[in-house]
Amino acid sequence: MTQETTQAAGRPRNAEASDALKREALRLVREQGYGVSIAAIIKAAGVSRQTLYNRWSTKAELLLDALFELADMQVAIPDLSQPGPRRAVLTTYMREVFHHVRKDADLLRIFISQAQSDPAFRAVLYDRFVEPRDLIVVDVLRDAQARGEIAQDRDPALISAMIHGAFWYRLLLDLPLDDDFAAALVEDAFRGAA
Amino acid sequence: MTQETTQAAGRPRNAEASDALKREALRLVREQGYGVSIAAIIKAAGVSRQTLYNRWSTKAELLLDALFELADMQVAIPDLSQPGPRRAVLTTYMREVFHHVRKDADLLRIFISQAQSDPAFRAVLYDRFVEPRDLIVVDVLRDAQARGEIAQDRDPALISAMIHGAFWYRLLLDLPLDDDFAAALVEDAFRGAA
DNA sequence: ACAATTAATAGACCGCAGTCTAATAATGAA
DNA sequence: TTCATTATTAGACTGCGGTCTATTAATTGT
Repeated sequence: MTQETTQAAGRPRNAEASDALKREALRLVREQGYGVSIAAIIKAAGVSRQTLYNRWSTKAELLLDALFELADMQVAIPDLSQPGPRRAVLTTYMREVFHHVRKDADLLRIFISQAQSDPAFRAVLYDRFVEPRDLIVVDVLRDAQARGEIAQDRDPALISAMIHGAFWYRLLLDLPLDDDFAAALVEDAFRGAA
Repeated sequence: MTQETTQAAGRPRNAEASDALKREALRLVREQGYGVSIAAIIKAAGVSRQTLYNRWSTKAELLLDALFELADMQVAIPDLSQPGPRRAVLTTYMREVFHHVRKDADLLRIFISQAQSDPAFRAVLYDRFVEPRDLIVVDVLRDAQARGEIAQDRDPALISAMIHGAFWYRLLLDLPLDDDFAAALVEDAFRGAA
């Protein structure tokens, strides 16, 4: 048991090839847009076509991995053990999400686009991007309910869908996702007496 | 002045070719999905490739025209001169929108998808689909505000973005768009005292 | 009749993502 | 050492949307 993971038979994968592919793919897409060709990516990474397709089944899956690994996509999960109004917590969270998204908004739009004609990719995107963020917002909203900040009879999952939906709607229509919009969204979601 | 519109010089366009293209394109896409090839569409329509591209610049634009002309995409605009709560009016409207969308949900998802890599198509989709529906909802919400059904300090455009956003969010995630969801959406949008 | 103009046709062509093939390279096991 | 196994490589190949070319057809104006 000297190797980190159980060593399979045969020639091992070249980890540097994986790193180079992710790095060069993300760099080229940021520089030239998603239209950059696979040929250009493998040339920049110095590997063959098959080496890419041994690791990822589509360009979109390569870029999704690249973005999650090389861009700091992960936003800090709100700490609900701390005191203070949950409305402020959610505003801060959504502002951070928008902030991170703004840097690679084009790529995120392309991911949602690709998911529409590739069910496998839709599932991956859902598991890695959509559901985690949805669960975080639902948790904050439930806590807000417990604290009496929003009415008991409302459905946190529905509110989360409206917040994330408005986020996607503006993203896909190429409209700005700024701090004011995040605040307005949360304000409206928390509006009214508990 | 015997012709309906001013007759340009040269050979006139064959209107039947346009009709056949829209009809066969929509039929084939409904039967086989958007992946159906241009070659199959022009063969079914009995025209040449160039005849299609003389009329539409992409497959998506052909299908958008086809859907708007051949599927009854237009939902009745709510009559705000009638009495009665605007909440019910909006619920009915959103249910009708969902009902129409359900028949060609795959195609609508593809339109949003294509709009992400084709700015010209995004503009067309926005003008013909997004903005008209947005304006209708904003009008109903403004009327609801005037009638005291929702608070004066809320922003109808934001509420519409949350409603349509949640609609798109569920559409793009391939989750059901049913009557219950329409009602829940409108109920939450109208919640709280005016 | 004839010229000018625009449409329609068949089919070649381009660049693309993704697949496939055949040869070679690197590893563990026997 | 040899074998089995998996990775890598170069490059051919497929099917696609969309473009381009050359030829022919239909219309208006003179």
